[in-house]
Amino acid sequence: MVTIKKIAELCGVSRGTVDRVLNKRGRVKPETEAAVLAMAKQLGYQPNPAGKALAARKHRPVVGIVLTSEGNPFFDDVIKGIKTAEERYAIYGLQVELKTMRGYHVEDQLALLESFRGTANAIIVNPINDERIAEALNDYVDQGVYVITLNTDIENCRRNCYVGSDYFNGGETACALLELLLGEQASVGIVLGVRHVLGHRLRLEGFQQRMERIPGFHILEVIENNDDEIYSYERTRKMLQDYPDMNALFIAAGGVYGACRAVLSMPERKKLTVVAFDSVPTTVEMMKKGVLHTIIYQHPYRQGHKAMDIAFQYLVNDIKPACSTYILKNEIKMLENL
Amino acid sequence: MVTIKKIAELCGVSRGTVDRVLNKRGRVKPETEAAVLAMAKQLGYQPNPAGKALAARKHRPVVGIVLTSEGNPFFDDVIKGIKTAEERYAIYGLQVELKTMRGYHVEDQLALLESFRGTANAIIVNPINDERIAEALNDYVDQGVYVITLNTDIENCRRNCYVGSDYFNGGETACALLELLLGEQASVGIVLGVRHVLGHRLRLEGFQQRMERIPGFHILEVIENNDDEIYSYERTRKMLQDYPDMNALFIAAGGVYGACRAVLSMPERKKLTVVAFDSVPTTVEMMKKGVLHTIIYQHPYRQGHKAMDIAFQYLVNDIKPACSTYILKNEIKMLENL
DNA sequence: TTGTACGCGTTATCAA
DNA sequence: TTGATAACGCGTACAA
Repeated sequence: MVTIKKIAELCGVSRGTVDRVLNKRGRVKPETEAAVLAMAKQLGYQPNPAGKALAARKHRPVVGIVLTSEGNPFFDDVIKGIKTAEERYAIYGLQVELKTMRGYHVEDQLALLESFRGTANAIIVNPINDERIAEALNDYVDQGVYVITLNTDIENCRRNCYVGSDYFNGGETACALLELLLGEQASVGIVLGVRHVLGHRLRLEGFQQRMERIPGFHILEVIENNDDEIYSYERTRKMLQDYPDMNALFIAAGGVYGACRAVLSMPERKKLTVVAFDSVPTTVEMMKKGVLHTIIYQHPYRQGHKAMDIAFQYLVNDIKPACSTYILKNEIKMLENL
Repeated sequence: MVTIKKIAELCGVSRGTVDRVLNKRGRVKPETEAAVLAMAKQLGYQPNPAGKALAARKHRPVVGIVLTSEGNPFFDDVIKGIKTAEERYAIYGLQVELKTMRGYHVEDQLALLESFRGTANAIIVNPINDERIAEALNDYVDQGVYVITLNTDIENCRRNCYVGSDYFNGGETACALLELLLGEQASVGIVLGVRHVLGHRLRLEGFQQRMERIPGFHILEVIENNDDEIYSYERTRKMLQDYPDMNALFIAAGGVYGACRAVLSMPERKKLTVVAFDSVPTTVEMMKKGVLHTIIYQHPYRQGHKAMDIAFQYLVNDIKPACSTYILKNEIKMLENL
């Protein structure tokens, strides 16, 4: 086991000097610095997290979290993952401050992000894909705050790490699943949430690209529900009325409950095959009623837990993640394996 | 933050005394013991893992691992999960000794298990479901060695923890999946591995129970392939010849490649719907050839990682897991979301 | 029965 | 530019 002490002995200097070299604190003669660095490299020195954690206990680093989770039950499990990790890491002095918001208003999210100025050592956020948010996050990065985007990523931003799912692949998977269930012929209606959410757009693109391989598939209409259950209900209902031959419904975002209720309200449309995302309670209810049999699952719990784990490793152990993106797989679930 | 030192000060005793109380080392006056315990409880004392880890570095605890992984590519990812965790925890002094074996011979596994006598502080094993194995593991438990069963559990054993999948549910899921793909009519052929592997038996039972809800489903035959690809090929072929009207094949264990090759060898049986477990390379190859479109996935990487994490938490931080079983979900995968 | 003192590896402070 | 020393929380050998 190679420690600072050992390096110090072998180099004939004190531990303090080695520490100054390894942590680039300056005030070291270039020659000794070179010697220490060489020795550290040769021995493959790795700082001991336990020692670091112990010494760092005075710091009590703060993780500031901003989630657009209010009224969105998808995030319930994300938050459970965060809470579990918070408990596990609390003993290392890690502090967590979770702030939630409703909807996707840039101003609101900016305000919450700014409220962490000066206090947070790391930020975890599911960002709205907006320039001003990107700027704010870049600011944090420039000030040495570690920024993790969670569940959805943001364009033109130098965030340190993304934890979430692959939305494009989610769309591909949904299309392939419909092909599996319906064979080579399908007339598809698509329900989107809000178009400016990056992930939802990507799902649509993934779906469309995968569809190119199936000549018998075509899209009848794409509607938006603004992530609102009532709109979702009304507009889906109208779409179903407009296209009596529709035999597949792809719900690419929230509003699953409203859309499914629309299907339920038209009992004659029994043979419609529905694919949606996430196993929130209302969706499970619709599965039990037989409106849809399969959903695509994004591992919400693990998303929350992993983001916290990365923050912990960075803040407490000074270990950067191996990759800058942690993509959790899209899984297919039925009632049986929820 | 509540530490031993703080408790000592508040109780007016020394840190050594508090330590003796909390770690039940005896040699403490009952009254002071009570006082210390009360204070610890009141303040909600939790030992600091960093301190523990640091102090425990002299111990260098050993995790002994026995896997029936040779010739079984399913375990490749399990071992990856183990290795990744090994690297992460090496710095805490955790040592890992992995021993692998081929096949399911009780004697072989017993020998490997016994080879850890006296050296291992924890054992991770995918046990053969046999009395003598159970006894050996019970012995270890009695001697204070922490025993974790991995991937498959064992009956009549006091192992501390199980990490793996729910095999019964795997069978249910497979059946439900066939129902989804085929509708309400199916004539099913079933391929088993070896009957005395607990998990494989459970999968069959789960499949059968789920099938009771589908009157149009019936099982034509159940064959065993001894986890051997060649047997799997020959016997599956024979079964296909014997039952020309078979339209579903449920491969409940290993030998997926052989069974799929049997299907491939009879091009006239194109409409056969196949469901199998695990995404090993040969199975993926068969998926690409279109022999089967869906598999059920058991999170092999996470199984290995989680088992190591539990061993780490116990040996280094003295934290017992919250549950005695960690069940990873059965997931449904297609080529698109592998 | 109890207290003291040291070591684990790292960081921070102070003195030289 | 460097070295010595104390602190973090825990475990333990040893002294009282």
